[in-house]
Amino acid sequence: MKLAELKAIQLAELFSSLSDASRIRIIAQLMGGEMSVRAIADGLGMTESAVSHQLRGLRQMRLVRARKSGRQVFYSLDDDHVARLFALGLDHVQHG
Amino acid sequence: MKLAELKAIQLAELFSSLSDASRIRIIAQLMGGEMSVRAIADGLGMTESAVSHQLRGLRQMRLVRARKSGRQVFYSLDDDHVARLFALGLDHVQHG
DNA sequence: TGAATATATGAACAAGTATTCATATATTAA
DNA sequence: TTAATATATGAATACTTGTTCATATATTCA
Repeated sequence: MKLAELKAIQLAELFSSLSDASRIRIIAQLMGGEMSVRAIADGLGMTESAVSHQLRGLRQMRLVRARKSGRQVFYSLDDDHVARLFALGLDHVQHG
Repeated sequence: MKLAELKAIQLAELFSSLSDASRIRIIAQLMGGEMSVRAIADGLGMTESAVSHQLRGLRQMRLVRARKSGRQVFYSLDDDHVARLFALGLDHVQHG
């Protein structure tokens, strides 16, 4: 298969978004529905700042979506590609 | 979803294997069937050394498989998880 | 055996990245 | 307006990573 360099870079960036354990855990949490930044941070024992920085990257790659309500921002998975990538990846690591 | 830290790390490592444009291009080439290290390197304009280093990581994550024949080593995708992850990722970047 | 070829690997350097800390913005309540 | 709360962001630092270069291992051929 011949792959345009641009596509290769975009794909790499997408997978790069999933290449960190903190982000994976954030995504795993969001599988259960939307959560505020603080709730995510509390659930994972991370600072809000660290979570916010990570969410920014996930947002830019359209893996999560933000919904503002009052002074809170609720994050959720953007579409089912994310959950499917996650499930497929889990499948791969479970049984080699 | 609650995810064991070990699984999170394993998942992150898996996606990390796919988080580089060179590795993505290597995998894209292997979609067409097995290839020697030199053939991959020539096809991508990379040095054999760089390709070999990358293949090592892909091998460790069981994304590619090596078959030795004479003094050449032919690489191929390890199982269809790889192609499916690839296709799903491509799908995501194509139409947001 | 020795020369040539194919791949692998260790070390080193450059470039990228995750976290922390301090600060900024935005919203609500008093 | 002021204080408090929720999130975002810039800078700095520590850590990781991809490539190159030199060298090593393995295989074939003469």
